[in-house]
This record gives sequence, structure tokens and C-alpha cells, in this order.
Amino acid sequence: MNDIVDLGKRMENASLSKEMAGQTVTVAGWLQDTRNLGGISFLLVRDRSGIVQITCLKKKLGDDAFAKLNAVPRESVVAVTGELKPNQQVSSGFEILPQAFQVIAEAASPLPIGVIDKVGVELDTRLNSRFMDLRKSQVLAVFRIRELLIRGMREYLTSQGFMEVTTSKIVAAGAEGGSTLFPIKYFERQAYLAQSPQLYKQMLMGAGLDRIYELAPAYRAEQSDTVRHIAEFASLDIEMSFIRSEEDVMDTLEGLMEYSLEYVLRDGKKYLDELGVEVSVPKMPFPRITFAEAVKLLEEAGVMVPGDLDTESEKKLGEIMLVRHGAEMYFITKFPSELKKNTFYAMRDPANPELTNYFDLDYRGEELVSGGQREHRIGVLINQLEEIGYDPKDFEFYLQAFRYGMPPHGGFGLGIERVLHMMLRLPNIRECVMFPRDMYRVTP
RNA sequence: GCCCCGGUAGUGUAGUGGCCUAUCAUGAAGCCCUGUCGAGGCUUCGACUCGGAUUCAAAUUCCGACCGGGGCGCCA
Repeated sequence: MNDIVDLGKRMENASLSKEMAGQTVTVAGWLQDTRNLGGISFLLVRDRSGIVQITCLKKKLGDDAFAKLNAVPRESVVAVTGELKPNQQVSSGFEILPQAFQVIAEAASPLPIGVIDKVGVELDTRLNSRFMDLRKSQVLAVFRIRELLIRGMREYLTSQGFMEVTTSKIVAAGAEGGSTLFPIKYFERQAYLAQSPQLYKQMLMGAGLDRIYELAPAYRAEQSDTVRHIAEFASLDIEMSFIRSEEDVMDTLEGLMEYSLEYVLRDGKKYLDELGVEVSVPKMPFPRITFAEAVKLLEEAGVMVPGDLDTESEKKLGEIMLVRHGAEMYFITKFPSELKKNTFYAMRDPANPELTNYFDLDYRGEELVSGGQREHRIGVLINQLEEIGYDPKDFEFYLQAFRYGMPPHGGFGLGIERVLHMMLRLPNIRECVMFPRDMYRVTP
């Protein structure tokens, strides 16, 4: 048996089929399992697309070659050239009879975690060996879906005239106060990792870009140790000009969610099945209830709301909305100004200054999106900055954009992982990030 | 930041003062087996997080450190 394989001829496993009977094919991947029955053995070779079976006959290969093939450790990288032969006895309908077999990179033993072992592995252990964890197709499926979700979102926003931009993640000031900023040393100065592109998105409205979006990491130094918080997350931020009110922003968001979930359902069925989750596309229009109505609904259900919605009431509201409206996604609108006072750029309701033109979008009781209409009148904006004790001088780079013609505008920030977390019903949001960062984890 | 809980082979676990030379599964090593697809059978290997304390005796109790899990607050 030849022990050199030409990788130039390599095909992905999923591209093979029993219709290619008799052809000589080359595959390469990780040796998932060896089932040696004595006179015949089956080697399962996996790549990202699927698994093929290499069938080895002792009588045909000779004792030495047969023994050598069956001694390769699991998870080694191997390449095989052989004849593709249809066979009813194989679940895929075909197998490969090897003519050349090369061990490209032998795997050490024992493996840090098993790829196909029939025992559970804790998330923390999995994350410590994430490269190995990602070899599991169910784990990979999450990221296939993530990719589809993002692609669907980009496609929708492009179709609606949004331009994709990239703003700096190194900033001098945050949009939401200093305690959640990661300080960094920037040459000889103090700077921070951006917690949100908020100020830049608005400045681009002043630049006349009209409709923009950015998909980029956001950094939060919050001391939040929960299954729905990470220190670095993918944030989809959009901003749009010439809106009449926050309702226009909500319309865009609704369309975005419907389109991207439908996209996932259409192209990602295989991956959803692999994860065993049923996803339904939310029906438009999504219910829109005011903050005050939400509080009232909760109190009727016997849940007391302590000022702002806490975790318990958020979850309960998710149940109520599902029962009452059959809605998994819903807006909570008109947040009280009192609760948004740190959001100095939020526009207050012209009809009632006790309220803002700000909303959340929740998905089964978890907050996905926060957004609203921004304050574009510089005088009001400066007042709101001063109200919470900020010095407008520190925001001069931002305020400047409001002095020379700023259109009415609004937008939102959406947590990509939050969508995946709820959509795939994963126990922990960390599963939606390949290499998550939280309060305690910086590696791998 | 606050409250509660935990740390046993590579992985997941049983064991709450002496019955532990520590259970089971998975895995690894070896042998048998020509149709496996969670292959099967037999044999072997491999662990009490670290430091201190209590006790005749500690995986088991206490203290500290480190690491992890759940919840809350805050948020995307």
C-alpha cells in the first residue's frame, strides 16, 4: 500500500456519493474511530462536512498494512486514496477501499476530551480544549447557524439601503459611564475598549450617511457572572436618519429579525436538526407594549416590579406574552426617563418628558436589543449630559457633529449571542462564542 | 459586587470519619472476532486540587488559597 497521498486531489467528504461508483477518490480528515473486527476493519474519517467509511480487508491489504492502519490513534489527521464502492451495508450507502493511506499528523493520547465518547463533558472543560470541542458536529452546528444568522442580517440591511461601516474599538470616552470600560494603555495615554459604537454611529448621521450598520465586538467590564453575559460580544448596531419616531426604527428591527430567522430556517435546517431545536419565525407585527403596560401585566400576574424590570419579571413577562399573544418576540416601549437617565443621548417623549422614545426587544424573556430615537438637538443633549454630571467638554468631539446640521435619527444595538442563546435554547451564552471572554476567562 | 453550592483516573461520576488496596461508565493498552455504524467479548492501566489544622484514624470534619457551578444586581 502506498503511504503518500496527493492532497491536491482531496475532496470534501460530503461531496462524495454512491453515484461515483468505481471512481478513485481522495479524502482527508480526522480519524474519528476504528472498528477492527479481526479480518475486516472500518475507519471513520471526518472532515467539517461529514464522515466517510474506509473499509479495510486483511486478506486484501496483507497483515502488516492491515495492522498499521488499525493502530493509528483516534483524531489523527489522515489522508486516503481509494476506490469508491457502493454498499448497502454502510449507512452512507458507500465505502472507500484504500489504495494509499497517509498519516499526516498523529494525535497524542489521551485526548483532552473525547470527540465521540459517550460521556458528558462540562462546558468549562470543553472551553479549555475548544479546538477539540469544535470537532464535534453539534458544536460546529452552532457556529454554522451563527454564520447564517449574520449573513441573513447583512443581506436584509443591505436590501434596506444600510451601509456597513467600521468604527474604532479604541476610545477616549464611553457612552454609558466609566465603570464598565476596560482601560488600556494607548501609547502614553489612557484609553478604553469601546463598549458600544453609539457615539460614532451618531456622528455618522451628522456626516450624512443616512443609514449605517456595524457588526463588531463590544467590550463590557461589567461584573456580571451569569449565563447571559460575556465581556466581549458581537454587537449589531444600526443607525438611521430622518425617522419620524422610534416606531420607524422598530419597523426596521422587526423586518431584520423576521428575515434573518427565516434565512436560518431555510438554509440551516440541517444544523437545527442536529441540535434538536425547533425555531419559529416570529410573526409581524411584533406586539408593542409600553413599559407601564408591562408593569401592569406583571402586577396582575402577581409579580411586583421594583422600579425597573428585574430578571424575574423579565422572564415572567416572556411567559405572559407567549400565552396572551403567542409571541416569542415583543417590544417594550416608552421606558421611563428615570430609568434611562444615564442614556443621555435618549430622546424624551415630546408628549411626556417622564418617558423616553426608547424600547427593548425581548425574546422569550431575555433582552435582545435596546434602542430608540436619539436626541438630535444639541441644546437638549447638553442639558441631558449635565443632568447626570457629565462635563460636555469631555464629549466635544461628539457634540461637534450636532452643531452643523444633525438630522433626527435613531437606532439600536443587538446582541448576536443573545439571539443565538435564546433561538437555540442553549444553557449558556458562552456556547455561542468560539473563544468566549468572561470575568474569569482570557484563554484560550 | 452580594448570596448559596461544589472540586475523586484523560472525560463524566459513586462514595459525608474506620467497611477505600476508592464505585461505575467512557477512554487507553493488549488479546479474540470478515460487515461495524453508540460494534461485541475477555484482561490490564489510570484519580481523592493545593497548604495548614482536628483525630488513634480524613476523599469524608474545620481554616485558608486556587479553580469551578447556580442565583441576584447590571446589561446586549
